[in-house]
Amino acid sequence: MARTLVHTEPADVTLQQALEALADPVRRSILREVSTEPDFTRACGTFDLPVSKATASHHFTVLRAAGLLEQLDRGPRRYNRLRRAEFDARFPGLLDLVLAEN
Amino acid sequence: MARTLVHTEPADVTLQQALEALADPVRRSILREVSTEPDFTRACGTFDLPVSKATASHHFTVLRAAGLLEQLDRGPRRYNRLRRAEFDARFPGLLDLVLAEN
DNA sequence: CCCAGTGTACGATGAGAGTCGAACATGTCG
DNA sequence: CGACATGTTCGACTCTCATCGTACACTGGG
Repeated sequence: MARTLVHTEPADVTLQQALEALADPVRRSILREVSTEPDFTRACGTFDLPVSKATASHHFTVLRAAGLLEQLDRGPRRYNRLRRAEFDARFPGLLDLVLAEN
Repeated sequence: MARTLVHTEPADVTLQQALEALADPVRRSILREVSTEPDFTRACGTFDLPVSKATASHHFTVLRAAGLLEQLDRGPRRYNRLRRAEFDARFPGLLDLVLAEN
């Protein structure tokens, strides 16, 4: 795995970036799924996604770059946390719309 | 022009549709520009856009289909109205983020 | 009636994004 | 050490979307 995990602060994310990241249904499903459990309890591989491992990895990278996910390596697994408060402070209401999507 | 102007109610718009429509910078600039003046006072051709006439027409169609614009033909011109209240009722806060974009 | 102005429709093009399989790096455990 | 699991990287492919030029439809005014 990449030893250097680069994170983007939600404060530094543009609306363009945010909307592009959220415009993909797979990425929104990741966000909804990670929101249902405590921080850093879901590894990337535990998500039920209709795409290959390589594609899933790509989506996690995009979400991290958009300030939506914080990731933490523990052993061979990479755990995720939804940056709910910070992202909501940057784009009020936007994340709520995604999480409320049925 | 197409004599039959088909509009989509914001209530019938999916989050996917909304995000896709808003993920384009040209379309967001149209929304911001139309928001600065009274309803049905801006014709499609009066917007300052960095694209051709054909492309601009396409963007207006997308915005109308996403429940963001209502259009009205008067003479040879097509006037626009931002469906602010209705769209905000469907996706609270989303349009505000776009209009607040500097 | 003709002409200018507004906007759409159509076909083609190019760039970008999502997707995948395979190979690779890293960590854990027996 | 060796086998296995997790996740990334790479190259390639596909397909959608934004874009444009051109042609067309419609309106209003001389």
